[in-house]
Amino acid sequence: MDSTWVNTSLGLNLVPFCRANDSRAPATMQQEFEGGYAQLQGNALVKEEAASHHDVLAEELNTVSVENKKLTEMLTALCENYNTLQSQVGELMTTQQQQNKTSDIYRKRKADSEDYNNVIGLISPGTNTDTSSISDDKEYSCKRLKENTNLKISRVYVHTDASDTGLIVNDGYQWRKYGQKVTRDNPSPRAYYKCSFAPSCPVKKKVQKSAENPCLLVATYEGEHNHMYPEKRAEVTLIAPVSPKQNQQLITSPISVLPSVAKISPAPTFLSDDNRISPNSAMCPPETQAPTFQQFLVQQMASSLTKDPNFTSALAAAISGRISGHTMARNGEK
DNA sequence: CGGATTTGACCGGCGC
DNA sequence: GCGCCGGTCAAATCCG
Repeated sequence: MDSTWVNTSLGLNLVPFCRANDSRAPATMQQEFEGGYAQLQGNALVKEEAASHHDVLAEELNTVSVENKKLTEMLTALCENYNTLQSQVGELMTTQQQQNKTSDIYRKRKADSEDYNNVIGLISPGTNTDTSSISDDKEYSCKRLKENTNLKISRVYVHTDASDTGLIVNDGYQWRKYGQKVTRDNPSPRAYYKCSFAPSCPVKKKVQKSAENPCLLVATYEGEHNHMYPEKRAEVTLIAPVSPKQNQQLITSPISVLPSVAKISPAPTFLSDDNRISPNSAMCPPETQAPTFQQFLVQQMASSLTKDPNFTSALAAAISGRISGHTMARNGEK
């Protein structure tokens, strides 16, 4: 999305009785309407009321115009933020590809071959996001994946407390832990989870602390959920520390894992292959990334809404209706 | 008491 | 063929 082609204007039809393709000035049209109205009634009292209505309408139109302008500015700023994030993602992806070509010896083994798919960003179960799917990754060498090219593997990095021994990643789904192992190249144990929301859901998840950075949890997801996203959702807490005994049934959810939300590539926690926090992430302390993510989501919603002609027309109609209703109410008071 | 978690045993793939 | 290692199973345990 580019702010240069996204029309952030709400396009409100702020002038009642004025057709969109009418080139006449709104003031002129209002005068015409006012004059005709007065002529129709043919008395001075009505003229006075019309002038009063004109003042009220003009005042409210000014207010709405100011609000419209503010919204436009906010949307423009949000689009600029998005573009910045998008460029950073692109740089990270390029870096990832270069680093994958110079993989170390650990990647010779089958399990470590997953590192070829060292995906940056958020998990996107059920979606074919460019950053989380390995279906088209030609370098991927895992035999099991060759047998099942539909198996999607995603990886997400989550900030956690270094002293926190809990291997829990809140992603909104319900998981049942079925195993834990200590792997060779990492002193921290690896936890194995299966999706327990639906009995037939094949999705599995592995959670392990990063060997280089104990403050990071690495969650690897395999497969696609064959069910809807659990409705019980909480606030965005992707980077929030989680206590070990926290009940996994009450997992909070980054909205990005919603199956219905596709193509959300910028994530609050971007990491490079060596688990160093990206410049974007490093500049933002963990506690400030959640609001950033929320801001991003607001932008997504605002963008989609403003591009929807039905929404803008409905909004314009609602505002016009409110103004006219307000005017009628004032008339009723008199 | 039922569901979730823990943890040791087991299985299969891979490298030597 | 053997050993290493990651992944899974299932009985035991925990917990609300």
